[in-house]
Amino acid sequence: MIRVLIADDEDMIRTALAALLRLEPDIDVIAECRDGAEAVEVATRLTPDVCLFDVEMPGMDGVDAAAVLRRTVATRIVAVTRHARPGVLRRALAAGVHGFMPKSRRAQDVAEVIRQVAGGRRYIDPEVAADALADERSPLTDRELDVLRAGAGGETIAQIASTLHLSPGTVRNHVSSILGKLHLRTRQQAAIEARERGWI
Amino acid sequence: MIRVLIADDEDMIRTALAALLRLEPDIDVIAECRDGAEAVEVATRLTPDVCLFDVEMPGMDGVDAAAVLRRTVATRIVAVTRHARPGVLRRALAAGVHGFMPKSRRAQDVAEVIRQVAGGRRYIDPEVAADALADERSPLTDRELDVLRAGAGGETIAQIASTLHLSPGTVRNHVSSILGKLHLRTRQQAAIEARERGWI
DNA sequence: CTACGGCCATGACAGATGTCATGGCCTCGC
DNA sequence: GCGAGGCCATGACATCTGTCATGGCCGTAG
Repeated sequence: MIRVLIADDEDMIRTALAALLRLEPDIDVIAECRDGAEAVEVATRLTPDVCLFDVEMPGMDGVDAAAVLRRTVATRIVAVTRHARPGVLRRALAAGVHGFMPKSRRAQDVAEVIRQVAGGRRYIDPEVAADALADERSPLTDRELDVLRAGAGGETIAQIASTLHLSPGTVRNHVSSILGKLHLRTRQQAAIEARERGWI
Repeated sequence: MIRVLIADDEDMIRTALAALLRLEPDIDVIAECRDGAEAVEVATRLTPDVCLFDVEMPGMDGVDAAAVLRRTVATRIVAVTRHARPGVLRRALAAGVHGFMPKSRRAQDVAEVIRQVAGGRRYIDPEVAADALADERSPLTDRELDVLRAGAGGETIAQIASTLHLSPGTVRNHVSSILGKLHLRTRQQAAIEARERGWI
């Protein structure tokens, strides 16, 4: 019997998956969690065979939770996400997940992936893997991504400078460099672009 | 037997809900669709008793599809959404939906809502209804919302002016008025705010 | 060592953006 | 009719933003 913990902040999808998995004869859903922190706490206590983590969760997200669990609990982790961008996959793999599948897959496939991962194998959705291999890395430097992140909410240059402890001029230089590399006109477009590509 | 059509662009949630509903003895899932246009086409052909529409779908969304079907096919419509903002509920009700529930509800509740709606009753999630009644309307005029929409992608004032066939000065005036009403500093923050409140 | 590139900063400049005052046009409610 | 308010526009102004040139500091690859 494969003992599974499910973490997803959206009740409808989490309860639906849990109900479906409970129909499988060899799978037992032993816990449902709403965010990464709760998942880490419960997984530490119950040591499930497989953790099924949604990547997008408030507070500590699924990848963060995977990174923590990886070093403390002998459990295998499947990351599921709505935004299956190459950047997300790379981040998940760096955190040590054993399975990765987008929510564009059918619910019926989840049980099979869980079995694979529980059996010691890895599973990466082939579509996403191909995208990740074809896709070039972000042309932006780490610091430029910091600037983009700090300004993603429509913040002012002055606010970005203050949160990053930089001079406004430096921030403007980073922004200018970003826009040049991305062939865009405004910070906001750059932030949208970066978000869509999974860079931030 | 209640004949149901499900439309949701995310395969995992759609197939999961379909599988669960098929377990119900009195519900028959007769079709699954990926977007609003497909849903309208199929519903017109099959005339299901109840349509379960996700609001967020590419192209024609669930509310648009409901508005079209409402006038052409004798079917009842349940709207489901991740973003259960008052604005979304109002828009859905204006389109003539019979049921409205957020995805923060459990999957098990969906069957019950479908039964209610199939039985001629209406169903509005009480939490969302309470929010909608408590929430005041947008303080922005229609034209100001147009400006916000046109600039939501980080567009330039000049681009907004061009898409709305206005002078740049007029656009700036609208923006200034918006920022004043919302106590914000930049267009982008206003766009984010408006999106979160379901105004655009 | 040297060259290169990332990172930080400054200063000057052009152009974009937001504020304000003002005025015309139109519709709606009184 | 008259006032209020939405809508459009202009012009002037202050500020913000993005560009560019320049230079210093640091770590790494050659």
